[in-house]
Amino acid sequence: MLSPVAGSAIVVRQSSRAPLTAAQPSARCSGCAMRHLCMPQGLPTEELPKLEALICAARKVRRGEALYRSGDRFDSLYAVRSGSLKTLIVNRDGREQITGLRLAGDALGLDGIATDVHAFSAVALEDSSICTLPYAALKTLCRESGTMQDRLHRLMGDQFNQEASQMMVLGSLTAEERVAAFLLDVSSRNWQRGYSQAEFRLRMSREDMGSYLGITLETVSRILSRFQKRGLIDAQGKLIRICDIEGLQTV
Amino acid sequence: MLSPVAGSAIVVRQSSRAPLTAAQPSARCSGCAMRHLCMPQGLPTEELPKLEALICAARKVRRGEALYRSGDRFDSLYAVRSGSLKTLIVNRDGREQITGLRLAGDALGLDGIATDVHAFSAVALEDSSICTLPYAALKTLCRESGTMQDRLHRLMGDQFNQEASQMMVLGSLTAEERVAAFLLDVSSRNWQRGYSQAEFRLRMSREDMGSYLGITLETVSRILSRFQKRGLIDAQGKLIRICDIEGLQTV
DNA sequence: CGAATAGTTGAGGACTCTCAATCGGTGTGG
DNA sequence: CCACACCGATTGAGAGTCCTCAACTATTCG
Repeated sequence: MLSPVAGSAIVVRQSSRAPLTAAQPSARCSGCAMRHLCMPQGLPTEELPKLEALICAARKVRRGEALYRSGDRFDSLYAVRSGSLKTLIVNRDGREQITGLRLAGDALGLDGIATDVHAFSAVALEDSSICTLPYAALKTLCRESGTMQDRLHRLMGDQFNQEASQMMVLGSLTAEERVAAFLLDVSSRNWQRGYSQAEFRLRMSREDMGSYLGITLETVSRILSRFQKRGLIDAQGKLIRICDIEGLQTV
Repeated sequence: MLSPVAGSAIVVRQSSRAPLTAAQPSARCSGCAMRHLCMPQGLPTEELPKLEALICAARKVRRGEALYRSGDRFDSLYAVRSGSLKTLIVNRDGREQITGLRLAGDALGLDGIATDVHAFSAVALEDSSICTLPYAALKTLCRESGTMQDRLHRLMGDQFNQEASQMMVLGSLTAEERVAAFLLDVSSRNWQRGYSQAEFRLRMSREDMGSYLGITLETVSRILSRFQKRGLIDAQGKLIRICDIEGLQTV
């Protein structure tokens, strides 16, 4: 159980364990996010300037604000430079369902590719900084460079697999297993970013977590308390410390 | 409720209502599947021969056989020419979860793009015929043609949105709503293919349906019976007739 | 500092699951 | 051609998980 189908980190992979310190000096994409797509490593050097020139513009989004909304016209992909966002769908009767949590380094906006209109909304969970990648320019670049093309494809594929993994969570795990899987996922993604895997500030509310996991906020809360009593975690509001990773992994 | 985030048909779209008759004479892709990607419409004519030459080779898969398995090396995308398949993931403890149903015209294999290894398995629900699209050739073609590039991207985006829609189903609908949503989805996809939206043969077992919908096979069966008593459907094993679409839509 | 929001905990009930028996088709062999 | 076995589907009864409603506490932000 608790089996993500594939590694859950979307963009950041084997590459880095180097800490992404809070202060990223440049407003460019150099230190940012979406390494696979955005970063020079492995790119023929002549393509570097193109990438730099065309692609990454920074943008700030404040806590609670939307980077884009469901129904907005799609014209750019995004990468989280710092901060975090949630993606969500609003269904007909107005209820919203969280579809994902995007941390620094994650890509955002793929939900608009199919129809040129965003299917999700993306809302900042804290003040965040976002790289913008104009999709048209990106496509052009991908036509010129097979490396870039590959990266974009992999990026899309990763998102696809990550969603599949979440389908698995929603389709076959109990509430406890879902919460455990979620904590482990965040922990692992934190670790891949060079932060602590044991302790992190989870800026989603209990309600958001519940919505993401297909359970109610009360159940989330109860389960966190239960985990705490069992010594698996130490949660104080949004600050979560994982005390027993293996314990969490075995439900 | 019952709100797919985007149209659920992946490849086949506004284009066709023309019946895709059972006998497709050519072994090529002309009548097949994956129109957006595969078919000539809108493509500069000089690219047509390339596409025909490079891309579509047909292949048969018999009921119960796997087109590919989780863990297999990824090198091609596929399009269902005729028949139907289910995609599934096997998690650590050996349980499998159905992740999708692919009908004629649907694309298949995207689950391998991220890692060069298939995350899903694809198993035929009936004897089926499959177009193979070597991924390397496809990439080359997409670098030469913006139209092809766009189509491939949209194809991937569609799959992404379809999964998101399923996450929504799994995350926020009751068992009855899930079954109704599933029937309506299949009905609509059938209709888009030029077949009846009211009557179709659903080749998944109750167990498969349950797995796909995150409920047990018994619950699926009970709910189908309930729907039948209410006059919403008329189900005889795998043959399903929808009597009251609007009724199904309102739960 | 205080109002509003977020989180915790409890009790009762609803929904879905589990276990089990039965029914029904399909294919095989006598 | 029929009997039987086998697999899938149906239906029932009881149990368990999770939800709903509600009260209360803690935290956050103006």
